[in-house]
Amino acid sequence: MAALPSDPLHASASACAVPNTALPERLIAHLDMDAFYASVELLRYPELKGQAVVIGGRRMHEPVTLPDGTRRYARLRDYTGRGVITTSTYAARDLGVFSGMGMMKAALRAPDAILLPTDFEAYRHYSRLFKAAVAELAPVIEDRGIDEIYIDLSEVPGIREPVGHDPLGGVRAVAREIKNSVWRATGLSCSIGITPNKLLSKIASDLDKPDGITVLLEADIPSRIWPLHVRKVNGIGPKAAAKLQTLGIETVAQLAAAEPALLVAQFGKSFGAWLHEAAHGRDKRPVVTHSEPVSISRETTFERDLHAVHDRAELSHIFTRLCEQLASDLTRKGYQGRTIGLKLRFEGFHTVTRDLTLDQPTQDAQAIRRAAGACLKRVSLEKRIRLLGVRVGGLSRPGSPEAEPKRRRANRGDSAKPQPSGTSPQNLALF
DNA sequence: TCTGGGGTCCTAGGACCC
DNA sequence: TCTGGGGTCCTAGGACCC
Repeated sequence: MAALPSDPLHASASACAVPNTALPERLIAHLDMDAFYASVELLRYPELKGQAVVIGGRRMHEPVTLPDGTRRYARLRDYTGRGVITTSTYAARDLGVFSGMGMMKAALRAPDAILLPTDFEAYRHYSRLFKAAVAELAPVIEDRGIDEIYIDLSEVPGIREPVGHDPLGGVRAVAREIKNSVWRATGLSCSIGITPNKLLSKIASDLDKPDGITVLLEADIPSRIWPLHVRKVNGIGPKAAAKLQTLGIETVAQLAAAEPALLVAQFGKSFGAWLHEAAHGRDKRPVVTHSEPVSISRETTFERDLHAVHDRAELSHIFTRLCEQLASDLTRKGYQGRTIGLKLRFEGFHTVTRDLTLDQPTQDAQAIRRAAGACLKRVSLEKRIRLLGVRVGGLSRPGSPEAEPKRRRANRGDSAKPQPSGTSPQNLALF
């Protein structure tokens, strides 16, 4: 059915005959699983329900089942290393322990919290289950990672039907149906925001967490969105928020009231204009149901910082293994790539990247290793290394037109950037 | 107690081509 | 010999997200 114009003069007159005139053209949902990794673990270990549980760590923190059937769990205080928390239960959050926090720091705040290793295999399984359950009710889904999706509900049957005097009754009914379906498929709860666009829905799904439903229309923006801190807007990160604060802007309302010219002057034409639009809740982005990867990568942070000379053998071994894992990822997923990238993070967290575009795409571990090795020669290696990563971009599928060899550019490889003097001979001997 | 691993997108300068 | 503009590719870094 065609969307009717939202003409206020005719809205009330047609309300009885055509129930949907009060609703916007688009109804977009954002569905966010509640404390996803932790909740999946609670399905396995139900006796932990209500406790402070943190997901991080490695295999070694796997619970041990004793002969009498009871389980012994690792505690946060047992952890040593450089890992961060990926998820924590709401009880753990009450103790001040959040995702992204270093586990050693978290252990100071909540030493008795239970520590479980991450099990991506299991999370991917439940991810597929909940997405499939939603797809049966509403097939227009955009994947936003393992635990969240956008859903275009605009054409879902019944969504525009009022219930009693509630014009949003149909919207809420569909939201409840989706939540029930996810629950039946997984035993897990989620939170849903439904609004006219992705930007607002992302904010809305967070307003009543966990296990909530939040429906917002344009008229609700001043009362529900404007009081929030600018960090609640997806796309405003720590840097932008800090800069906004220096301008006296902390809430979305203050951002909405700011002169667009000021924002453009401070943040550039594109981002400045976007900030203004976002603060007014405007977002035309469609729900994208299919996308191709741009790059595939593997990286690892060492347990201790490694030195290019002293730890050469170990670095070389890790480097090769990363390339092999990456090649295997590419093969399994059916991609090859022309641009090979190297990433190094040094002690002090300074990060450097180098890349090299080949004449033809590859998915071969040795070719990747060679190209990444050439990149390595362009980096000064005086400081100890914390992280090593390898990336393949410029992806294509073997046999496709974009996969044709290109010989357009002279290979400027090593001459592109002269390396700091004194490091070159050293690098040649390394890795 | 320093900050994982997997990504995307944007900016900006220089090369290169027309 | 000097000037110049547009378009695309390559590279490096950074912000941001899950």
